[in-house]
Amino acid sequence: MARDARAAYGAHRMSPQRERIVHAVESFDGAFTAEELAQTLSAHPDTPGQATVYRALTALEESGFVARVGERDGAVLYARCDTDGHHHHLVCIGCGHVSAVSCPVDESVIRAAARQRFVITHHEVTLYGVCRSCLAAGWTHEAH
Amino acid sequence: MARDARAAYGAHRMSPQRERIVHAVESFDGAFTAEELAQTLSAHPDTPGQATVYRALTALEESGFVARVGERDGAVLYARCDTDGHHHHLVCIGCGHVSAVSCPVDESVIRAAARQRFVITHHEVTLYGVCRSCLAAGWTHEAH
DNA sequence: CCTTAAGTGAGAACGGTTCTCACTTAACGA
DNA sequence: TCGTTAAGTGAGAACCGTTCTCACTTAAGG
Repeated sequence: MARDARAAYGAHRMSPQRERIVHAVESFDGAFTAEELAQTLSAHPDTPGQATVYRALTALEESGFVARVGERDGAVLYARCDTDGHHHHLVCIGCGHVSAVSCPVDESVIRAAARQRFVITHHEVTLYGVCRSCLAAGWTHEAH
Repeated sequence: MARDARAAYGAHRMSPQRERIVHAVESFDGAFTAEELAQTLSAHPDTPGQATVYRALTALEESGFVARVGERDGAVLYARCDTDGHHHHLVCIGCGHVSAVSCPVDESVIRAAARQRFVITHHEVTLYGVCRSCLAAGWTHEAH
């Protein structure tokens, strides 16, 4: 059982299924849904069950190996997340490629909230755009 | 049929059901789910059907009368939105009260994305915190 | 090793949301 | 003020992403 796959699960247990799931996650360039992940896994024999994929994703999210980066057609979008510290994600609406960006929520916003007597506890930020490859390929919003 | 309720639907049609739905929306101080909205409406006779509530919410969202401000237990959270221009929402995790805040996504973030060859098209930002009333009432995260 | 709490899988269940379809009606133009 | 028609309504079924159940298996620590 690979060491690196073991680390992806943090305090959670490892299993042959979970190792294959980690590798499948790493095979994606960008964002993916649980269904797409299961689809990738089904190319090989002994496909992990649907429930196992969902449970593994939950474990990987808790350990910080993946992060939720939005949703598509009602399904949660996940992506490999190898950036430490507080940050957010920039998702390509063309190909799903994900990259990290620093947090734009700064002191001025905290103060503006304080003016409304709100104490901010946390926030969700996701940026969407078109990546270099998709721009080069002539990606247009209209085509999708 | 009230003029103000008519305006809430923009180009969409008005109906007695939709008028009651607008009033129900206005009866909420903060965020609510479609189910909670339907629940409020069911206090009176001739309760609009479930499908009607969902369709009205879609219409109200399109016209800008309400906005999605997050989710709770897998259900979309809506809130009355009377702020013009680009802004985001600050949701109280205690009582659901919502207020508007200016957008924290500034030039530096756009440039950081550009450095990664991303052209940002849009973004989603939601801030969560505790409002004045909930703070005064001794609201604690642990209690929820 | 041994123990045990965690993981697995097939299938059912769940729940928010959307769809279907026959019927009604708001809105607009003549 | 009609007549036309596309939009809205409602009951219930369908949809579908996700979670749960339960019997079985197994990774991990002592």
